[in-house]
Amino acid sequence: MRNPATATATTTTTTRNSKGSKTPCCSKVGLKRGPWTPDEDELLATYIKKEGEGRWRTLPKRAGLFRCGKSCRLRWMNYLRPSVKRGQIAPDEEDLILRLHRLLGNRWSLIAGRIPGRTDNEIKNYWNTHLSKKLISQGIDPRTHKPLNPQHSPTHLKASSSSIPNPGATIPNPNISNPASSSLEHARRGQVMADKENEYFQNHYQSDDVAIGHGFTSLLNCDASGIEMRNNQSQGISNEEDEDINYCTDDIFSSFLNSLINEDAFTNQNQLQQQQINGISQADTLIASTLSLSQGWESPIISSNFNQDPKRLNDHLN
DNA sequence: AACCCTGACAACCGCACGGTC
DNA sequence: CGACCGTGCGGTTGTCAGGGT
Repeated sequence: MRNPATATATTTTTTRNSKGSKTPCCSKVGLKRGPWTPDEDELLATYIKKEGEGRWRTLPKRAGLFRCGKSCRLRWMNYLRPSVKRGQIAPDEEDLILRLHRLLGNRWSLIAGRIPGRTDNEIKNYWNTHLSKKLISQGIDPRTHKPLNPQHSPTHLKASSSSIPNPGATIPNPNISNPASSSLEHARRGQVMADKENEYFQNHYQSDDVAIGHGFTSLLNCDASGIEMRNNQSQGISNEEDEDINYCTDDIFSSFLNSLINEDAFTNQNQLQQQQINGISQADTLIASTLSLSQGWESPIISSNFNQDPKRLNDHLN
C-alpha cells in the first residue's frame, strides 16, 4: 500500500539511482498525481502536437501542466498518442501476445512492438489480468509456458514447471545459475538453437561468421519502433558496430520472429502439451532455447560469437 | 441503500543505461 | 572520470466500476 501522505508531501524529495544522479519524482511539491483530467490531456496533446515529443522533464512547465515529466511521457505514450489503438484485444492479437511471450518472456516493449497500436503497458496489464489466468486455468505455467503439473512433465522440465506461477516474476539474472543451464540438456538445447540460428542466418547473410555472431542479438536489440531505436542506438557507436546494427532491419526482425512464431508447434497448445508429455520435441527445444536467450540461459552460438563474454551478450539482450 | 469484494487498467516507482558536460 | 540529465523498461500500486450480499 502506498502511503497517501507521500502524494501531498510538503518536502521536496528526490531519490538517487545507482549512479548517484537525482531522479525527480512526482512527490515534488505542487505536482499533481493520479488520474488525468480531460483538460490535462488536452493541454498535453496540444502542446506535443505543436512542439513535438522529448525534453519531458521541462515539458510540463512549458505546457502549463502540474505533473512530473515522467507522468506526462507515460500519459502520452500509453494513452494520448494518435497511434495508440484503444479497445478490446482481438483474438488474433491475444494469440500473438501468447506466442511472443513464449519467445521473449516479459519483454513487454518488444512484444508491444510486434502488435501495432498496442502499448507495452496495455499488453502487460492484459497479460497479468487475462492471459496468465487463462494459461493457469489450462494447466500451463504462464511464466514458462510449460505444464504446471510436474507429474505430467518430462523429468527435465520439472525443475522449471513445478514452482507456483508468478506472472510478474522478474526475468532471471543470467548470472544466477538456472537448473537448465547447468545440465547436458542445456547444452543440447543450446546446440539445437545454435543450429537453427546458423540455418536462419546462413540463409540471410553472405558472410556467416560475421552475420551470425551479431544477427540474433541485433534482432533482440531491435524494437518495435525499430528505425527510431536504431537511430537512437547508433549514435555514438563505432562504424563497425553501426554496420552490424544496420543488419537489424525491420524486415529481418520480422521475418526471423515470424519464422519462430509460425512454427507448427505454436499453433496448437494441446499438441505442444502432448509433445512435452511424450518428450521434448525439436520445436519445443527451439522455443525453450529461444526463450532462454531472453531469460538468461546461454546459447553457444551467441556466446562463441561474443568472445565468450556473457556480459556483452547480456548487455545486448538488455 | 450500504458495504464488501473483485477485476481491469491507468498510473507510479525504482532502476538502468546512454549521452553530455 | 564522475556528475548529471533524459529516457525507457518492468514491476507494483491505486483507483474505480460493477457485481454480490
